[in-house]
Amino acid sequence: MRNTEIAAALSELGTLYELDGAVRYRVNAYREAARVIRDSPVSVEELAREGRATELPGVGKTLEEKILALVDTGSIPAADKLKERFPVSLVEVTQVPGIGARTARRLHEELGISGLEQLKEAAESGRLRGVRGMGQRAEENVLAAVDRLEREGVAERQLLSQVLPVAEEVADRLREHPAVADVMLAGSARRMAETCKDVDLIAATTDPEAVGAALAADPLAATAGAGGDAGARMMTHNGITVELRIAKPEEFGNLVQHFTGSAEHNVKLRERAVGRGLSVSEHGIKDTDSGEVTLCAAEEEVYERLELAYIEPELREGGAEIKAAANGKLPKLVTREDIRGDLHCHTTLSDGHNTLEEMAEAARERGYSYLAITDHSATHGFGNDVQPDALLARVEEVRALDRKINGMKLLAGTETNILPDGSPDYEDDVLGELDWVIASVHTSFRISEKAMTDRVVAAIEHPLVDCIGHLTGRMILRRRPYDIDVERVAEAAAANGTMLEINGNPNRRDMSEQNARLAADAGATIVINTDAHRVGTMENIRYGVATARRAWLTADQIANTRGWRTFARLRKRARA
DNA sequence: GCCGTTTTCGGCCCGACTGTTTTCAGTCG
Repeated sequence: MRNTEIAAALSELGTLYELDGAVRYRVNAYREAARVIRDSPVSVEELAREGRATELPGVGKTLEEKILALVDTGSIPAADKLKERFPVSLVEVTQVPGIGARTARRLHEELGISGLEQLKEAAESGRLRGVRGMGQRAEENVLAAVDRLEREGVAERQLLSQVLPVAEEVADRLREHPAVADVMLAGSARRMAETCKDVDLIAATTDPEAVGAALAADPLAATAGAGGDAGARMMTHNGITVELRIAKPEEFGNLVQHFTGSAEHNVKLRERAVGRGLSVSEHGIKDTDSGEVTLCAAEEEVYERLELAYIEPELREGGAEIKAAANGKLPKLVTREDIRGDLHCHTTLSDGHNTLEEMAEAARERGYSYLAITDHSATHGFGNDVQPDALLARVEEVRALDRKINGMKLLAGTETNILPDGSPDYEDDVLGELDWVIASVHTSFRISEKAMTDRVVAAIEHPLVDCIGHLTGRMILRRRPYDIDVERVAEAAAANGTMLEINGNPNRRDMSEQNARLAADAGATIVINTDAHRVGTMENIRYGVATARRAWLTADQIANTRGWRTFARLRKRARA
């Protein structure tokens, strides 16, 4: 059973307990455990069977038993029992914004509502108003929310790459405003999460009205709400909500810290603060005894006041980062400036939009020391396969250009398909002519986990395969990863000296941060690539680096932070 | 239900907003 399924079942059980009136700490425990399980890179089913699920933070003996029951029998007895009293569809009702478990339960008891359809009927017929705490506004809210849920499902998220450029453009413009002292991006976009719900910006100013007006007048704004002293809001023409919070310059750091989150990070931060007699909020850090409030103009001061090392935004997910910051054990994260070369890109020879020369020149302009040209291979299909003779001709072209181009090494490579039996789709004598070989799965996704793992491990063991591309084939928000045992793959990669790629395409970010962490822990060598199909998308290196940073990786753990000579020696073909 | 540089029991983050209400519970981020 997948981690996401286990997480969903525990989260549902948490809500059922909440409907039943359980203390909120118990409910929170289920939700927190669900989150940890969802993000776990290793199979929680296997962990539970080995009696090791309690190694996950937030999972104790009780939850381990429930997980075991779930994976063995397909359901949890406690949940089955609760479902006799509360219909599962009542859980959906709690997804309506503004309706929590307590309200849902009252609606169930007083109006017999057990699902969205009945909730809608009750709102339409005016029966909703008979319930204490529900009036006309609640009725309107419910009708709009149910309508939206039926149309779009649960809250929509967008890819970071759709949101981040908008956020940066608006922030840059606001920063130019004379009344603005500073603007910072906050929220999940600042943490470089895979997806975002909206854009959070914090502006330091003494003139909220003017800044709110500037946001409303931004060229990207399609609609804008009325701004106030605390903030303003607008929506762009492509449906991205921008939330602007206004801070006085002396409290700018407090607001930036607070709204960067994550919520879980802030909870853990405050729990730690309480133990030291401090109370943290967006309005400052209060000494509980004296009542004295410390304001922080800069975010760094918040962490300093709590006797913590500064925590990079990418790490603020409520995991082990606070403990690490307290013990001086935070890693020095890899940066974009550390990256010395890109080992995965395409040209017009296959499905790229720019020529070999254009891609090489773009890499040189970026200051890279090396670039690998890795067009698709003989069986890629879609009309952009590269037959062996074409590839060998391309090798000569790359070598010729490499001799001409100054200050950079061009590698003749390929992104070869891993066929269902695990072999690359060029013969060894062709692969042997190349400087660099990435092997990726592009076909036959729907095979068993064992078959897929065997297939990729076979490629890892091939002496002429240097690196595995986009390990799980996922497309964020569009296609889930294929079934593969990443632990076994990582061990094989470490044992064979085959590198594993973090693909920086923002649709992929594959390996994921969880898998990248697991691979690094297993001792595998990691490279960060863009898979660029045009000059412009070489900039996607930022998303690859972001994933590496969210995986807690240092420059040492990334092969393409090395200069060419060192990197060349790390290649498997150089070691053979 | 989890967890421990105070703890194996007794704690477990903070404030704003909303809608409905004369003082606040529920919800949200």
